[in-house]
Amino acid sequence: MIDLKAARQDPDGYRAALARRGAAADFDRLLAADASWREHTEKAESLRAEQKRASKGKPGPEELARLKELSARIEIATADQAQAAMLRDQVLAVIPNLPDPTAADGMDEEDAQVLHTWGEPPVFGFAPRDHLELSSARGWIDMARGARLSGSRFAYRFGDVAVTEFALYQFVLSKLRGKGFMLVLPPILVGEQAMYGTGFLPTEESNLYRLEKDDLYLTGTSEVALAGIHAGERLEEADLPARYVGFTTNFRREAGAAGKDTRGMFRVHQFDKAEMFVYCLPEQSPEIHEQVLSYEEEIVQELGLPYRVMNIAVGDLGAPAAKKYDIEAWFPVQERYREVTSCSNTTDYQARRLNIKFRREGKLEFVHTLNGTGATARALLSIMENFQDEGGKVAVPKALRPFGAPEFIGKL
RNA sequence: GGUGGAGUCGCCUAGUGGCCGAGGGCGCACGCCUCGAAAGCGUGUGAAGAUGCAAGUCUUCCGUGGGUUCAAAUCCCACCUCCACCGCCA
Repeated sequence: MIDLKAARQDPDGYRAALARRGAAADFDRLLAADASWREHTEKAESLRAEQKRASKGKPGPEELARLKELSARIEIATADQAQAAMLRDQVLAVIPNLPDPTAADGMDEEDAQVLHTWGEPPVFGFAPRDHLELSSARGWIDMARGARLSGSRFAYRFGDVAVTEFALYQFVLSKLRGKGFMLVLPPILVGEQAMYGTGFLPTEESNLYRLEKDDLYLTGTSEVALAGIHAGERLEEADLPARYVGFTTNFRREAGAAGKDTRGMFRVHQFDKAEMFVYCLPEQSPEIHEQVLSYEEEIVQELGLPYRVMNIAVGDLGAPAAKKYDIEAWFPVQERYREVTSCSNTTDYQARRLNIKFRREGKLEFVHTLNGTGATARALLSIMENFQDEGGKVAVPKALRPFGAPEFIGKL
């Protein structure tokens, strides 16, 4: 959430910043709800103070009558205050983070700004096949069986594809551990508080799988559980930055993506991911954001994938993000760059909701948090499609060999 | 899943209706003592919010949420977590 106290001090600055991402009207509703809450708070508190002053001993009969009447008024005032607080919190919950001034302008995907490109898309002397076609001869990726089992957008991966995918994760986890990230295998079922705290609720509710019976959510990214590591905690300044890399299976309903990327396992309901998460001092987060991006680039470069780096437009950011970089790798059959990694600086937005602070010179401050993709299977799909030959054989990047990947995937 | 016990301010603990937002110890900070340190002695030491330029004033928080009462850490109910034992499963 945003800093309400700071927003009151500088309403015009906040409104202008939030207007960039189309949230000015919500912000005005917030200020109105906040004003009402403060009014009711003042009233209720002064009544309670009166009661407290009077409750120091056994009252006489006429005193008792007066106190009963006061108690009734407090009940009403408290209910009003609670109602006003609920209204304010409802609005506050949907206010997105303040965008970073250097985040790209614009409201949607097309407004993202290309920062730079790396590598050259391959030129084929034949019609390249996509990952599904490349794997079909041996049934390495099987969407039909996935659909029979679980419905659309579920994939089986077999044999060399599965082995190579595993090698990809091992490669990434190993590399990131070398950069000071602690490996974590976290829970993937989480309570509502964790979803709210990371900013997936209330705005992303339609994209979440929920277990009604147990009141738990399946996470769409390990970010949720990694942010939960220090929820409600007080960290020491010396503990920061704290870097974690998680590996989990992730679940997304992909509501609103009907008919989009329906072929193969490009966009599926269940996928695996290595994810970076960093807790740091407020002044460190812009620099660490660049650093996380550089690790992502290092990974994609070692895989040899042609890519470009995008500065995502403010209107296209998730609610918690102040700024986001996507790496888009080349997909020859689609003939375009597609997202393979994404890293966001969420500044203190999640820390406020999750109540994560650190102590500095005796004072408590909110930490900043960042998250970024290590790798998902999408990188593997790009590998398959970029490094295929006319016979449908895929040359696996050398970087993955030490982690058990075969030299080639495909018809042999 | 069942039975029993427990959850208080960084840690340990006192506290069974009003003088308790809460005492003690440890830890920590500062001071005295000391050549310096330890020990000892003294003082201080939770968080969130409203208001205010500030000093301050006020409110809330004793696992969580409800309830009883003029008044709740304290009484009642539900839930959560932890511990022990039993059952079941890997």
